[in-house]
Amino acid sequence: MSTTGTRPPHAAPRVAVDLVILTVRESRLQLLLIERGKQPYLGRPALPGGFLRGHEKLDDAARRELHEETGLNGSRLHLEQVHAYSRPDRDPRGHVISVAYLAIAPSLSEPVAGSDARRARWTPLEQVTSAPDALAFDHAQIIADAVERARSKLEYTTLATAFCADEFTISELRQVYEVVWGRSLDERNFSRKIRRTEGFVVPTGAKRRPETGRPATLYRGGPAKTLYPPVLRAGIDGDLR
Amino acid sequence: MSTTGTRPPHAAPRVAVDLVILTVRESRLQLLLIERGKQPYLGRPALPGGFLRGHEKLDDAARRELHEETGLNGSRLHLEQVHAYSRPDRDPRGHVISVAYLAIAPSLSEPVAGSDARRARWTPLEQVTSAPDALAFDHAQIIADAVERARSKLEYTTLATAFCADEFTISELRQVYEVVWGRSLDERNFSRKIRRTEGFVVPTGAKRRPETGRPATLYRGGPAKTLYPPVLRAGIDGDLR
DNA sequence: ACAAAAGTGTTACATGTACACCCATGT
DNA sequence: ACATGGGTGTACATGTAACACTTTTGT
Repeated sequence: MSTTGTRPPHAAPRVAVDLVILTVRESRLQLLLIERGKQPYLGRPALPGGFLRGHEKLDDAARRELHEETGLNGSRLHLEQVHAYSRPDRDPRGHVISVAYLAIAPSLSEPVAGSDARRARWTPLEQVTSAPDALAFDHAQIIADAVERARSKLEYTTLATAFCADEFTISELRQVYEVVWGRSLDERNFSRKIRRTEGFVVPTGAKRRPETGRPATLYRGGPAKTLYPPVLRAGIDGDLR
Repeated sequence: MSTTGTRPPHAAPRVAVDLVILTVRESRLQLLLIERGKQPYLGRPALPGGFLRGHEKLDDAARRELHEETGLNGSRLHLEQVHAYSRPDRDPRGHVISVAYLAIAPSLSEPVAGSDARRARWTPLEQVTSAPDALAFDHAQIIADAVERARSKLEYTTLATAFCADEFTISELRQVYEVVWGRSLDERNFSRKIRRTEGFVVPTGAKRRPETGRPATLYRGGPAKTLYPPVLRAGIDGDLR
């Protein structure tokens, strides 16, 4: 294969988007990886993504790739731009600038279906951090940056509700924080704090009955987008676990 | 002029960088604007910036444009990527994706000199917010996003020291917060808080004598990059002023 | 002595942390 | 009655807000 080094030295860069799609499954933070079906990095795990088409906006390209490569419906998921990566040697085919997006999927999202999605699968984040060199391109770095963005936004925004189904309990919301941050939180203080933060969650009136124990109030995400006071992860509350 | 609409519909987008260079001058938050020397938007105020060259990294292009268009030495300024703008109609010449950078210059920075910089001048932010349509392209939006990034980062990072000269007093640092946030802070509480946050500032041992009054201890920026606890702007302390 | 700016002490209040205890349900 | 998970009360530590007061300088 001689696809490298054949472009003129000052060719205009091509522009792509890559997606870091996070969810909480089986009490672990997981992300959607595909197996590359062509060179370079054939067969290696990589982020879903692709080149910008025509006069498309980056946001539109991200939603299109989300649907094409994973079968997930982008219009219902949280999706935000994170960073543009531009090292000239990051893609052996030539200069490719990749704009990374962070997407958050609720836990119930199915393992994925869709046209180009046969090779897509949920992967625990830990697997990526313990063997970052297994990934194609600079995708390990992109993942690290996007995950840090998500961790940070849990502090001062209502992003955590995007990890939950339409209706959820405070306990489920707390588990999102615990899994994303990798530390335990006191359920009782957490519960009070969330419910006292105006607009974070609104009760639906219904209850969910656990297998055993008192039924929990069900909530939906409220109108608030930012949190004051923030939920800070730097506290001394729970231990790492 | 018929520079618009002449490109084939699916031409690859071009990539540019734009710079939002902030400083505190005359007790106001100001940014560096240039006057456009060619179409489109000839003669209109705009952000310094330009197209990516060859196999250049975005960060390198931002530093290069910073120097070429403003004469400022990019290697000594805080410079960070903020967001990529990609609306296909944002530039009448065709599809141009612009990656915005936020730069912070210390107050002492001279009005600017340099090759291509004759038209560059410091402009109070207020002038932009009160007449956003005067600016070329979507630059008013880019400025709004970058300024919000700066305001937000003062809360939980040590970015404020980037607005100060090498040595500064706590009062000068407080004025940075006040000017950027547009609200007053209690000097006495602020001073204690800054000095108690380990690594934010370190005393140089020298003092600065004001025209009248007690000399102030001089500090340099310390090793810390993030602040815990943060300096939150949402408090009820000072009034707007 | 006085003005001006830097810096300390003190008090009231808000929020965070830890944990004992009570509530609602299934078995 | 008991186990299990949801939820409340409360004491203490930490941080914020407001402001009286002291310190150090120049005139």
